[in-house]
Amino acid sequence: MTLRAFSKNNTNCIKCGLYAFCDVAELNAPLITHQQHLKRKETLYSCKDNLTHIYAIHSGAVKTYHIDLDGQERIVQFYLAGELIGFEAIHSNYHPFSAMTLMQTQVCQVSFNKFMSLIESNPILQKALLSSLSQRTNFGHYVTAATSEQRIASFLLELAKRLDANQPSASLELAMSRQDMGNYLGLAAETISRVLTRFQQMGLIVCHNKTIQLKNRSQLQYIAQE
Amino acid sequence: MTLRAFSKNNTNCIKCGLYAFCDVAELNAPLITHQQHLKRKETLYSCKDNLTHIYAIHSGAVKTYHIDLDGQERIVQFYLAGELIGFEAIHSNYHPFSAMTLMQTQVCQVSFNKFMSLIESNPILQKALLSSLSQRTNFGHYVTAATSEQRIASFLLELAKRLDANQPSASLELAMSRQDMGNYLGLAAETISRVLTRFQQMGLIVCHNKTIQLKNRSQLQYIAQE
DNA sequence: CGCCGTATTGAGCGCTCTCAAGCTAGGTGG
DNA sequence: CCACCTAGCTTGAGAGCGCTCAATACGGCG
Repeated sequence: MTLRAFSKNNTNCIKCGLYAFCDVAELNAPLITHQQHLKRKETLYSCKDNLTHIYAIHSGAVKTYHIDLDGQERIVQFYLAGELIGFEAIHSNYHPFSAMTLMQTQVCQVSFNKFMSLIESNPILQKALLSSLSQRTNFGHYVTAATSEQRIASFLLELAKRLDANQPSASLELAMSRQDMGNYLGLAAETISRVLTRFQQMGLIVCHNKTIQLKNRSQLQYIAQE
Repeated sequence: MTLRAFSKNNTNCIKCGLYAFCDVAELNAPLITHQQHLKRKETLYSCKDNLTHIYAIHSGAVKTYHIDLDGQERIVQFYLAGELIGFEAIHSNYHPFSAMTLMQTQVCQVSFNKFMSLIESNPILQKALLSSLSQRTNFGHYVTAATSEQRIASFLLELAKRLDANQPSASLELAMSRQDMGNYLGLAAETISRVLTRFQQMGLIVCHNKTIQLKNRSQLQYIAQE
């Protein structure tokens, strides 16, 4: 989301999945017409809404979810700063899930038609988009791992990658509650709590509320079994 | 995979994810240079192989999987007749998983570069590809459902959709073993067996080996909670 | 400072796993 | 054509991991 209106060297924009697109678009007209400042638990779009826009998370985080017949929420995916959201709707032309912010979030909004017409004639952007979509299909393939420890270790390592917190000393900010994390991983919130405590006792992480430092990645990797 | 070399009215080709592409390509040169006839348990590509081709399943079925540090297999996705496989590799340029046939399978093979150059100038194909990818991101979002019955009911209903077996009387052919199905759903093979037996006793399905008839979809839908 | 949503911790139960023993179906060879 | 063989499926019994329910602690925000 370069969006020169913000700043050419805005580091958040440079990391963004839309950066290349904004960069190109700028030559003609600004790609992004709207930037929304959303509070926690605000809705980006609802299940069955028509696909009109796609979004880039400038800062903050979003979850997509589905409410089942019993009224229970089922989280489908998390979207973090720099990631694009909305493409799940291309097949059916409407959003199959609802999207809600997990925290205060800045979102860049792009008309889907405008986005597609920008892509049409630009193979580099086509490749960038496919790359982004193909990466996403590989997220979360660990949610059916046998044990809660495997799932949670894998989840933390994936988050670190996506948040670009790969330096040994880096710490991650969990955007989601224990409840949401458990929902995504098919575990109870209490189980998340217990496993994080155990990981801390084992010296693998230091965990303070939503801030987590990975202290022993190779051991986490081993637990994750990947 | 039209591939006129086969038959313009080949029904399998018409249902194929590549049909539109073959249709266009025919104007210049054949898109598909190779059609492989694979036996059961043959490898299409291996984890870390470079991305050189994408494939369309003409008939049969394929699983993608990953071998963990313990040597345990983890199934990531199933690909059925008419579906395209290989795009998971675009992001990293190599295949993040291995792909193996589940039964005798005919596969059409397309050079990735050729495929991309065909798409570059054709917005309709771009949209078709995005649609196909976006659909796939919505598969399997039920694998973390609370109970084994929910997961299995959802799986059967999804399969019916993908196999185009939506007529009330239609029966599906499961391509995969109970073991593979359990692996994908995060359940033991024995659990799959037990739940299918239970569904049959409840009159929801008739199950004979790998042939399953859905007798009461609305009740299955209710169990699936979707 | 007090409130409320969220996180932690504990106790007991139940679903699904594991292990083990038959069973079935399909393929092979005499 | 039938007997055998083997991989995959079914069924049973017992154990364990993670769930539920409940009480307590924490932390952010007014």
